[in-house]
Amino acid sequence: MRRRRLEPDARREQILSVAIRLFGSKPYADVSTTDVARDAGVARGLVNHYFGTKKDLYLEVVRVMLTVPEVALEQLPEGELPERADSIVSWFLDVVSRHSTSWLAATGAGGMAGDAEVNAVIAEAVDVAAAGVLRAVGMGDDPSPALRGMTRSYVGLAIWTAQEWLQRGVLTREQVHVLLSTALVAMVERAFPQAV
Amino acid sequence: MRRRRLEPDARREQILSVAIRLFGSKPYADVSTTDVARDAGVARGLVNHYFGTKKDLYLEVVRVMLTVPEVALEQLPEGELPERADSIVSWFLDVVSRHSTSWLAATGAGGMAGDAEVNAVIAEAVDVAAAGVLRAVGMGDDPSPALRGMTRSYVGLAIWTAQEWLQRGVLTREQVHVLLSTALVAMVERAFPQAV
DNA sequence: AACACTATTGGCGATGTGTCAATAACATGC
DNA sequence: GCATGTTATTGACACATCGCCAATAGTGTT
Repeated sequence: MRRRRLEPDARREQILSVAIRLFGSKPYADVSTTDVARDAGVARGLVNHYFGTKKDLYLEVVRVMLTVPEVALEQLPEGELPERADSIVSWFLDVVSRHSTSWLAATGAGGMAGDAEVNAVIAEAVDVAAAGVLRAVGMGDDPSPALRGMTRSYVGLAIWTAQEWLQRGVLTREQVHVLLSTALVAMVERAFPQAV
Repeated sequence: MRRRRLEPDARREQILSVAIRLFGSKPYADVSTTDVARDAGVARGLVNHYFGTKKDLYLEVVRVMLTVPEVALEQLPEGELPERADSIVSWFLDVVSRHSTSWLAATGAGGMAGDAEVNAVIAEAVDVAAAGVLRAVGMGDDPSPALRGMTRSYVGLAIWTAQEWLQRGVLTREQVHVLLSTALVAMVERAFPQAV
């Protein structure tokens, strides 16, 4: 029995990448720590040693999956509201289509929604996205809880629409773009003022 | 050891009601078949005998939770689009607030989304709701797949917004109503025409 | 080459699940 | 009331998965 010894960081990274692949392709319950260990060529105990419990490992996976390159969000869109809406929607669609499988797997709660900690991680990512949307439409300064809630709702719409596009395949990117930008403009003009 | 013998229908119903209560208050993984059996005053094997596997039981629970009284959907809203939107939104908010705990638990906050069969059950319920929305806005006759997809997205928005309202408590019913009806009007006028 | 450090292993105990033959309620007939 | 058949119900067995930890063995150092 030939074992190989790695630096903790390297081993941890390797196991994590295997876990990301598995949790991204199968729901939570269908992935056993034994599967992760076998695919990583490692004893099962080592998975627990590095990540604690199975749910802890899954939380790490979801965190990575939802970590989005915040690039290009720096350059705030210019112009009137419709142009800004177009920009932020394009950015969102680019990001979500590039990381489609993992990102949708995570937001769809790839296996265990309802768990408090998992929900918290997802909610955090949604909150970040919502903050980006708010900044893009020029309402990012000290938003009220209600306004943030409305924006989270819009992010929910975006997620669902992306699923109809990328997973069900019943919508084209063009249709998705029109839907999301018109909805955003309407919500900003009519609903958001109720929450300031 | 005194056992009591019930008619299969009655016993099944009793176990199911216990399961609904438990799955409605705790996530899937935190409810064991032992819990269900104990609360029902029954041997664990009997749960499997009536419902098969644990996931089968959960599917039954979700089905019941998502079964919504289709009442008052018969009386299609009259008037122009804004009035119709107001009506359908009011109806939706009434239903969802009346069955808030169980309904929100099922739609994604409380169960095990990600599993194929569970997703299918939820998708079916969303599809029914989407069909109702389409009829309410007068586009219910033979809708295209794209149009149905867009409407499912809108239902997703409604679900997320209801969560912000009922679970997070950051929105008032009035705010939710305005948000959902303006979004619906905008989508029907601008996005839906792209899908006919 | 001997040593120390620690990454890594393998097995133990606990928990949860599905299955199935054995059991005992309850209804029916005498 | 008593025997009998039907079947709802039980209890236990086999199996899988998980968390934990003492024992083991790579790997760099002296």
